[in-house]
Amino acid sequence: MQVTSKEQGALVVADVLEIIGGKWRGLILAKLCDGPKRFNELKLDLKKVTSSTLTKELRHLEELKMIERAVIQESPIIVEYRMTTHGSSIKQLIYQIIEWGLEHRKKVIGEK
Amino acid sequence: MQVTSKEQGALVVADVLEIIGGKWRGLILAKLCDGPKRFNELKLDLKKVTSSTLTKELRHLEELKMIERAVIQESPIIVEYRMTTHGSSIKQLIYQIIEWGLEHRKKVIGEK
DNA sequence: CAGGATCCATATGGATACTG
DNA sequence: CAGTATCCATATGGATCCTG
Repeated sequence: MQVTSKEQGALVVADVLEIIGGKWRGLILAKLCDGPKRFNELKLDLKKVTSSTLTKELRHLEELKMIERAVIQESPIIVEYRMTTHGSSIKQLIYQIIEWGLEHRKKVIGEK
Repeated sequence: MQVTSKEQGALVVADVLEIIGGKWRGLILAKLCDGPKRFNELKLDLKKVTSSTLTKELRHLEELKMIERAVIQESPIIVEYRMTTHGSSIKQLIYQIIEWGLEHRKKVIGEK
């Protein structure tokens, strides 16, 4: 199997990196794989992210139709973020990433 | 399966993004999946990357033990970059990324 | 051919403070 | 609780020119 045979492979990779790349987007998706989360839950989980950054990243993922924002209750407002049906399809990919990452840790990072 | 159950999943995802993230690294790896490439081959394939940027990215991947640099001939020097044994293990992951990316294109990008 | 050197543009994310 | 607004730091990658 040739990855880039159609001269498209690399472009497709770039597409996907647009989604899971960056400092937080992949992490947010990983968290949401386990179920819906509220804004502040995410904020606590992703230690050290600021409100403004988190908001930006969530908006980005929304635009890509990966996640959706649902207002659960008003005043005090409660918002829940969850994967869209389409977004859920990335779960398997995230599992693969984690799996490979664990192997990589053993082989490379462990050697340091 | 809970992705982030051990509070490690997200961290692992971050590790992997360190490798395939960024504007070029994933693309370079994708190209090298198909076999060794010379510096200028990569430069031509990855249209619009400059020498200095390509060099930086290659060095980065070398440090991570994903690829290796081999001098094939001197004067005029010819250099070949190829996946290390360890680096090759990421091929499957790249296939997954491309596969998912193609689906994503159909569903989201196609709708634009 | 395969870079190194230098300087520079922009994108990304962060700090801090404030709000419905 | 879940943001917004404003301003700012840094990382990333790029332009251009040079070299063994």
